[in-house]
Order: sequence, then structure tokens, then C-alpha cells
Amino acid sequence: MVETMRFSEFGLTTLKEVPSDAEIISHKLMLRAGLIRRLASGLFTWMPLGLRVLRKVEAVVREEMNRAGALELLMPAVQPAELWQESGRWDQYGPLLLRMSDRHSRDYCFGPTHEEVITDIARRELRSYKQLPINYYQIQTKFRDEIRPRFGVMRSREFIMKDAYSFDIDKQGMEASYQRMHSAYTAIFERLGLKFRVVDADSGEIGGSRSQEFHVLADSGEDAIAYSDADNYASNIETATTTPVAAGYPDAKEELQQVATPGVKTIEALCEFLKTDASRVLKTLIVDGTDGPVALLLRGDHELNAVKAQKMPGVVSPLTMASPEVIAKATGCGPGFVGPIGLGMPLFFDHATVGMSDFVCGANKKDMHYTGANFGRDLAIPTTVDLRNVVAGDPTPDGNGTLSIARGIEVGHIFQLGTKYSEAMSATVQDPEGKNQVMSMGCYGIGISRIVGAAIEQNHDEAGIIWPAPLAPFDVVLVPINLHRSEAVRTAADALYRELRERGLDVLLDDRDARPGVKFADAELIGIPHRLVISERGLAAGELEYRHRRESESRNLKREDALKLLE
RNA sequence: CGGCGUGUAGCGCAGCCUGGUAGCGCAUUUGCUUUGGGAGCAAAGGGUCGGGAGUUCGAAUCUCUCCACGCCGACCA
Repeated sequence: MVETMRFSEFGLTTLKEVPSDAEIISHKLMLRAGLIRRLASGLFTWMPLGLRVLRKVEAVVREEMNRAGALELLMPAVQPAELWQESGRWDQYGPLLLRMSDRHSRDYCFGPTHEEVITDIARRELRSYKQLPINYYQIQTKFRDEIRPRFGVMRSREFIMKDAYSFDIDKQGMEASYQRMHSAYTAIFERLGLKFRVVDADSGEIGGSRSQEFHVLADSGEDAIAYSDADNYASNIETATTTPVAAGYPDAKEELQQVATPGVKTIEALCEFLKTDASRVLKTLIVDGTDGPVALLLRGDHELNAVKAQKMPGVVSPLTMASPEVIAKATGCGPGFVGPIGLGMPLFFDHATVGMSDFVCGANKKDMHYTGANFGRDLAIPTTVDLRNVVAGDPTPDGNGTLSIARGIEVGHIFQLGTKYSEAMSATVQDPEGKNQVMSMGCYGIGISRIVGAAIEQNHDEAGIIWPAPLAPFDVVLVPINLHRSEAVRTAADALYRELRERGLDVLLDDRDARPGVKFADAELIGIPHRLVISERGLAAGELEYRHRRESESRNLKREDALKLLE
């Protein structure tokens, strides 16, 4: 049966008004253009038009993965708890993991990722180093019970992901496999026509050593990335570092003084109250530690970086701010008035506190702060560590460039896992000497459904979506004017429709008995790259009116020239 | 998980304060007119007013409770 590409039979309903819960542009446009419909929080149906786009993304990903030598398979979405207990993640993963049990009260989860399953496959299938390297991948529905699903398919709970897992005999092999995926990912995002950037990243829950993220650049992105074109440095803000600008400490000019600051608990309020700047305030954050609370000290205008902080010795991970009760017990005052002077707990000072003098900090007494505090006099000069988020203008780690900050949507993430899972689950092969070796793994994800949203964030205008050609649900839309009244238009439209399809193009024929304005508006909303208008007027002149979705003016072309343009 | 907010026709909303048996726009259906940028006129269909309980002669409206959804926060001294 021939696939229907006639608008009247396509079951597409577009919306003039947007459901009020849509926040970002891609979510709004996906609903208006009829790509998706929401079922429940974080759950979406892909409607026929949206599914076509999703399939196009999959096709590109699949082609490039195959080209890179990866093997496609399909694992179950539902996974037994035993495997997760074996890797230790059943207890570690937390509420993001959707757990369930069957009629025999056996525990399962809906897979948020598949390291355990693939490692189980690998330890059963792979016996010899001769079978390596090998890279398995799948395109699968995943479920993560997100704290707060939002932005449509960008942060949904159920989503489609391409995940790949490489197995090598040793670290060198793993690094080569990783590099191959790095290249494949670069090829994928280039082919999809998206502006993206590769950045260093934290490996988080998954674990392992090296990891990099692929970000589609968009202001609505949930991640901040720090980069410098001067020396090619790029990192997620979670892991971005800078060079400590190690100045000495200026001599103290002020005396240490206690001042009453009743009810002044925030840096902002403190600056207002004391008429000073946040950069002249030392802020003290108390977090839970393995042996009681720990203090983290930052310049007042800097933000704590949780990923860095939870790596400090004695700090619990994930990072948890100490409760007011704990703070009161440890400091004798409530939150808002804590300072490092005379504070009896481990102190970690951020690099950027070096060089602070005559600063303001809490006095460890309710409603009191110190002014004129100085290192070397009021408290010892500390060794400093990296605790904060970098900010625009900071030098790059090697000091050759300056950091800029951009926002991105994480669409790909590649990891060098090493032996974390293979060791826990005894995934070994025999090496040439006949000894069992634990395999080295890599894992590589691409958010298929998220890419659709990300592409729209990057490609739209007031009228609607502007698909990059490789993602477009249709290549061409035919808009016949007065189709239902003009025999000539109908004949020409049908002929053109057949001819273009024979040439292998995805053609949408807008055969609705609607006014031209309605058809134009819908064609623009759903973002088809090429538009051909067929009218009696044009036919008389042997011409078709052509307009590319990115162009603002249409032009009349001879039929043959128009066809050539679409090749 | 905490704070705030919202649930009334497929979608967007009004009505709720001050209780009296539900309305507007878009969409849908029919007819006529119109036909190159989201047409006009006329008519029609479509609602357990999120669920339950209560107050009342009477509840979309007041009270309680549950549910769903959204926004903000969970980075702060």
C-alpha cells in the first residue's frame, strides 16, 4: 500500500492557540504543528507528522553507527532487579529509577539505561579477545522518573535514546573505541544540520573516567557550558575549571570589627546593609560531611559548584546543605551569620578567596557579622581548592584564553567507563596468554527524541518550524490554489505529486478545500523546506511558484527548473 | 520533597468574590456566499463545571478531602 502523503488523509490537526502549559518555543510549536500530544506528565504520543521526524533522526543515527562498525540489537525495556543489585545501582540510583514488581513479587525496573543488561549479554557472548573490539547499540524507549518533567520532549520521563556500549580487551582499545564514537557523533550532528559543541563533562551516575557531552547550542538550554575558541577549551560548567590567579594578600587596612546586622541573612541583603560589594564578602556554606558538618568558603559573588564540592574529602555525596539545626549546633548561630573565624570544623576555601582582604564574613553570633577581616591576622592563610562555577571572563585552565559561557541542550554523551560494570559483573574474556581479562567498556548515548526539540529551538521563526533538510517530515509541500474548482490545477498538481514521488522525494500534497492563506500558514508552521504553489495563473505561463522556508520572497520558475532545484 | 497556583466543550478563556440550574472566542458539522496569506452570514452539535463528601430549599460558586496538572525552589548563609 502506498503511504498517504495527501494532507486531507494525513490526520493532521494544527492549532492556532497553544495549550497553556507549554513554556519553551519548541514545545509550543510541536503542539501547534501536531507533532506530539501529551498523555500525562512527561509522557507524549508522537503523532504521524512528529513520528516522521523522529524516524529521520533515527535513520541518520543508525546509518552513522553502522558505518562506525557498531552492531544494532534490541534489549528489553524492563529489567530484573538482580542485575542492578549485582552492579550495586539498585540502591544507588534513587527515585529516578522506576521500580515495579510482577505477580510473583519479583522486582524489576523500567530501564533508564542499559549498562547492566549489555554487560550481562557481553559476559555470556564474549569468550575471547579475538571477538573484540565490539560495539553494540540499540534505539530504545527509556524511562527516568524525573523530579520535574518539563519543556515537552526535552525533559520528558519516557523518551527515546540511542545507547551504545563498546567492549575492549584493554584501556588502549577502549580509548580507540571512544574516539571512533566521538567521530561518529560529530558526523551525526553535522549531518543533522545542528550547531553544536563538544564539551568535557562529569560522568555522574554512570561512572567512569573520561566523558564528553555534545550540546546543541540554544538559549533555552538547561546546561551552561564554558568555552574558549582561543585554546579550544570547552566544558560543562559542572566541570569547567580556571587558573587560580594567585596574587598575595594585601596588607590589612581595617581593624576586625563586629557589627550588628539584625535579620540580614543573605549576601544581597548584607551588601545593601553594609553598602559593600558581594566580591568583598566571604560566604560560608555548611554542608553535611562524613564526620559532622564541613564549611565551604567562597567569594560572595561566586556560586558553589556541587560537583566539585562533593569530591572534597569528608564531604558527603550527593552534596547536601546542612540543616538549620545542624548549623545551630555546630556554630552557635543560625544560617546567615556563619563565618570561618573560630569555626570548629573542616574548612575548604575556594581559590578565588586568595587575595581577599578587609572582607565581611559572619561572626558566628546571631545578627552579627565581622568587617575588616583579613587572612594572616584574623585567620590562618589557607590552602585553597576549586569549589566554584567559572564565570565569563575567567581565564581558561591553561591560561591562553578567556572563558565565555553559552547555553546548550545535551543531546549526546560519551563515556569511558573502564571496568566499573565489567568488574562488578565479571565480564571477562581470555587474552592471548589464556588468562581472563576484565573487559574495558565505553558507553555512548544520544537523545533521539530530545534532538527533535533541540532542532526546533535552533530553527524557527514567528511563523513556525524551519526544519533542517535531513529532519524534515516532508521535503516538498505542494499548494494548489483553487484545487477544487480548477481542473487544470488539479491535473497539474496530481502530475507533479506523482513525478516528485517517483524521484524519491517525500511530498505533501495539500489537497484540502481550504483557502490559500490557511494552507500557507500550515505549511510554514510545520516547516517543510520547499514549497511549490500551483495556480491557473502560473500554469498559463508554464510556471510554478517556488519558495524555500528560509527565504522571505517566492520566485516563479519554469516547471523544469523547479524540478531541478529539488533534486 | 517544599512554596505558590490552576482544573468549566477538542483548544484558549469568562462566570466563582456576592449560591438560583453554564457562557465567549477558536475548532467541528450543515447551508449559502467567498477564493493568493489563518474569509463572511445563518444555523447546529458538543459540558458528570477534576473526583468524593458536606452546608443549603438550591452549589461551577461556600466548606472539607482526595486527585491531576503547572510554575518556582531544592545554590546557600
